[in-house]
Amino acid sequence: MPAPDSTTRQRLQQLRQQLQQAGYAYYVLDAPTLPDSVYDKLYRELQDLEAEYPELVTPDSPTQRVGDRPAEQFTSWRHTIPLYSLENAFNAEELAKWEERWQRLVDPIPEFDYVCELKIDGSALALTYEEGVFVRGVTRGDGTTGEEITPNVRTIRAIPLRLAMDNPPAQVEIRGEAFLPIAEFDRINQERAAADEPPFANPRNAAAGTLRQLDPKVVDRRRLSFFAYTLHIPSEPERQPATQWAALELMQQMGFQVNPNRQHCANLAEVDAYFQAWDTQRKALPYLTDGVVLKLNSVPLQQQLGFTQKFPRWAIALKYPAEEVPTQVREISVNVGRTGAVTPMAIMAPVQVAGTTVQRATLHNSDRVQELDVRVGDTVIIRKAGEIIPEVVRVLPELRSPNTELFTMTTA
DNA sequence: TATCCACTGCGTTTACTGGC
DNA sequence: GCCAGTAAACGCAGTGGATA
Repeated sequence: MPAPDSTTRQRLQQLRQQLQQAGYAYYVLDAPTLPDSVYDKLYRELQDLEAEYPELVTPDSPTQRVGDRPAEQFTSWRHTIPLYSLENAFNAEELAKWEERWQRLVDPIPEFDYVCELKIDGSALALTYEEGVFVRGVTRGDGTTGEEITPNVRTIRAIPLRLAMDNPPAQVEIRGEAFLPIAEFDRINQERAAADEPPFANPRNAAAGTLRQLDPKVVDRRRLSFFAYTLHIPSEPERQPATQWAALELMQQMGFQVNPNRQHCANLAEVDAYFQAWDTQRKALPYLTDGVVLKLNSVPLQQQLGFTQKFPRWAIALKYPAEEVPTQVREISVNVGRTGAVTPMAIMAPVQVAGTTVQRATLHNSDRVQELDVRVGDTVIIRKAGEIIPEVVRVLPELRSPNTELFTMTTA
């Protein structure tokens, strides 16, 4: 086989660039620049050239998104900067307390503003780029150590394999949320129904499960998407944007999809207005969102405030109220844990809440049982805290039968 | 007051086991 | 070898008790 000449090398580079730009326009901007037939023709030309000259295949080539072989298992990867979750607030009062808390830690209180972003319901990912090329994708895990799922992350078209910038930093870490768009979730479930497979319960869990697939081809077929929201440039801190707003804009320039529904807010009143407005509008979005993320815009101020053991002090999630559903308590059982801890549990008539079937909820302890005054046969209101954890909110005593008995815990 | 740890339920995937 | 069933692990968020 003849060695590739400079014309071939140039053509390869040109094809990659054209396909990368077309992919960015299609998957990130949602504004296609090439007809499908033209994209397919260019893609096949690239495939043919790479087959002829395999030594010229690069890891950022659009042909390299889907690996040939399934992984045998995932390996653990320690985050260089912990990937924290956020503290939650459920009302204006809790938000005001959070603001008071961070303001107590700085003296004098500097001028500040907030950036509000929609909280996407998916799975957090940390992406590493070296010299502008994607090299690693890791899940949140316990915040310190996650699972390295690079081959799966490569299949997500909204994640560029090469940063769209000249002179990229030696190392860049992008954090964001991988999620399953609602239309994709519906399409997958239609296919599963046709194949006589059980449907997925909700987009969030389907996305989390998809990312843990060993075979990237399966991940590729499920068309996950991604919104970037955090940028770290550890190798060149002087290039780190001074504000969260500028970081979002820089990530967009780098080729990432950044949620367009963000807003500057000067104070908590403006935050509340943004939160209320999106409570209605979010139902029309093509993806799930369960709240609003509020961040201090100034990165130096963020660095000054730092982190608690669990959360950043400079950001908080303001959550929308969970869906509340009535059901009936069939039984109250008592579980004994590994350590001997005794936990009462409400067993209820199965009911759909926030996309899953719920029939059990912890009652935590005897004080909580007494406080709720929950009895077998009662109609109760349940919800899923954080869209995940089933919780008995209150009893409806007006619907109680006259012959119910007070429940008392016995620990034999 | 802040933090750590154990424990909770559900959905999902993977690994394993047993039966045919 | 294939299939069905089950266990284990993970991710997620919240509570409560213990401890610093």
